[in-house]
Amino acid sequence: MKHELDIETAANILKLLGDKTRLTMIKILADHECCVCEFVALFQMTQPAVSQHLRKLKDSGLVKESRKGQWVFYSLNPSHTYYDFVRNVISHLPNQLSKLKELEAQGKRISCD
Amino acid sequence: MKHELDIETAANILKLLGDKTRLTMIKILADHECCVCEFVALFQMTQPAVSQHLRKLKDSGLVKESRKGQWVFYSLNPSHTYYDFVRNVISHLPNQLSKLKELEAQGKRISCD
DNA sequence: TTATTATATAAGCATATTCTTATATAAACA
DNA sequence: TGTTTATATAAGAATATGCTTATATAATAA
Repeated sequence: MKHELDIETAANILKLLGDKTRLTMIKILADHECCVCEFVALFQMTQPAVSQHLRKLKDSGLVKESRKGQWVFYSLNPSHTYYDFVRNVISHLPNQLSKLKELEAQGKRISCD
Repeated sequence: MKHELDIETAANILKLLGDKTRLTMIKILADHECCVCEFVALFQMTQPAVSQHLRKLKDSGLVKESRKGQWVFYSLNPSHTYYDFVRNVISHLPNQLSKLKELEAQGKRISCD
């Protein structure tokens, strides 16, 4: 079943994606859960700056969080009305796996298995 | 041949699309040339406000203009590197034909044939 | 030429955005 | 318990955005 998108809401979603940091976050989260400290390492940004971007994404419902011990993991929310739309948009972007690999190489990838 | 998109440029494009007025403009321009005064009628916005949105779109190269007599017509620029990307994004949005029909009904549609 | 119509540009203002630093909260660990 | 680690929130500052009004430019018509 296809949801009918509305242009104003779509504009707001695109505005959220229209920031390099958030767009990269979403691209990564589409395939991999990540916690805040991983993004801090990835983007070379202060922790509050990262948290604030994630909060915007969370407030929109595009992203959800789940606490695992001391960490809070974020992931794309597949039940969002615009989930398919967002996946489609980011599907055309280069994947960011190399960034995650850097993290792993530096031993900064967090895993809870 | 497929162009390789880069995430920073894509974010800038999405930021441009992340405004209700500009997103609607692009959606309309994807199928129909329009001149400034048509958008002024459509959006019930002042002419300078409309011109400034169009200038942003033109500065990005996403949209091109062509003067026809007293009018300046805008259209989507098919040779832009992100043309396919943009078309894909807007393909999921509801079409805005009803707005053009309103214009026609009011005798405000401009045509140069 | 002068007036009208369409459009662009400039300047200013209100608000939004995105950082920064400082501090609060929450879980884990000694 | 107190300390460390991870995260969130608050407040402030710098900049960006999107309008407004006034004015400039360009084409057309009288």
